[in-house]
Amino acid sequence: MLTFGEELSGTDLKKWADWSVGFYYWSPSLSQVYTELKKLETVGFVQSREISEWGERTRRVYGITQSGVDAVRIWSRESPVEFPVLKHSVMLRLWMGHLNDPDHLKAIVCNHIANVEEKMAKAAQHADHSEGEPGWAFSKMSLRWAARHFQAEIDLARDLLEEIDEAAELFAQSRVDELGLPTPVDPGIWKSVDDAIQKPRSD
Amino acid sequence: MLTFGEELSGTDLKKWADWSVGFYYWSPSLSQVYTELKKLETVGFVQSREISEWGERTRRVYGITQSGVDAVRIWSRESPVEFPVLKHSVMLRLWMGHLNDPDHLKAIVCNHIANVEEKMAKAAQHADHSEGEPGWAFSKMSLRWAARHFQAEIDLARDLLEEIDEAAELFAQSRVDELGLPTPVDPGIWKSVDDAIQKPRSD
DNA sequence: TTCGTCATGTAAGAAGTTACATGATTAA
DNA sequence: TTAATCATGTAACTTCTTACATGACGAA
Repeated sequence: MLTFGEELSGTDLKKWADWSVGFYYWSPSLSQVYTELKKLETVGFVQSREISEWGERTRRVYGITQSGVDAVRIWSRESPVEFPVLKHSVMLRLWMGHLNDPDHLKAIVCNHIANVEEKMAKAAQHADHSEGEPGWAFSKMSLRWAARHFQAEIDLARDLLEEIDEAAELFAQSRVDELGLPTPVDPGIWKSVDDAIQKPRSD
Repeated sequence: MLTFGEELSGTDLKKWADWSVGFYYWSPSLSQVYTELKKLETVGFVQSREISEWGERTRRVYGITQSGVDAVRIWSRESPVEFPVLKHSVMLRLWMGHLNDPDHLKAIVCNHIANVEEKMAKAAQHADHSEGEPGWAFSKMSLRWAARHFQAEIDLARDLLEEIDEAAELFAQSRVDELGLPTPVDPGIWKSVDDAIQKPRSD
């Protein structure tokens, strides 16, 4: 983010990450931002100074150095591009749909759609917001990608709503559910399970 | 996976994970599979026995217990459904596209498309493969979702191919690249950087 | 007998989080 | 003065991976 030329503080960087790279990659915790900045400074990729403007509390801002710019350039070109990592909790629930009832599954999907719509609106809004800033051209392109990606996600989720009943009916014909009827549930059980799992470790 | 009713060994579970949940969630390393199985057995959610069939080496297979079934059921219904986690390295590269040249960026995207096509074919193939097994109805639904998801990913990537040049042209009008020209690259630098970063830690 | 390899298992470490600590400024 | 809050920073812990260890069987 510093290669865009501005000097930024830890908090700035976290905020920027939240509404740019956070949509399609991930956004680090604030504590990690500070940790990494410190590391980057010890190897000379960034340089910091304290500024105290009138009426503001003092902040430490970081700027990238020439060797820092060289390093990201090299990283961008030479480091292997991994296949995208996806951990889709909604699909995980649907995959084990035979352990749940169809209405609950559909509720999960509906809720998911609402969440994604919200994210999509934000991404689109941020993309528009950077209108006319040639320096943000790639950033804007990525945000538009994110908005389209979220739209595709919504379309796929809508399809699922219809398929859930279908799958549930099919499943009902199988003999897998010999394993147990839908049991009434004590939500407290997982706490005790975690305890039980933890205990053997500390022995 | 054990709720499908079969007794499975560690290796079995890893293989199953690779071609089911691995497409839309993630697949654990083999070592973690064994670690978790051990934990699950100490709390009574699974039960194991050694089997040695003629001509095969002995393996330890795990079956789920009633309390195990209850526990996943509860987990499936009660545990909060997180927003999908995405770490899209390709988009990360494009976001910092100003540090690279457009042709290289397009090559990254083309390569990505090829990778996704391969994955999509596998997911579709596995979905077809479980044809006519009502017990796998939800698993199959998820695999079909994955195939469609990958197709959408491909469509979005193709759009990007055109937008890259556009963004690069726009960016060229900005003054951000005062920071440095495209520098020739020594791929070895990252090794030494990692060393430099590691050292302060061990002091 | 030796070698390769498969199934299982362990130990060390990478990458990141949450929860907490600190100092300094603003508001009551 | 006290309380709230912001910017910064640290420590402990979680989760997962890679790399290594072990024991058993089959093949040469």
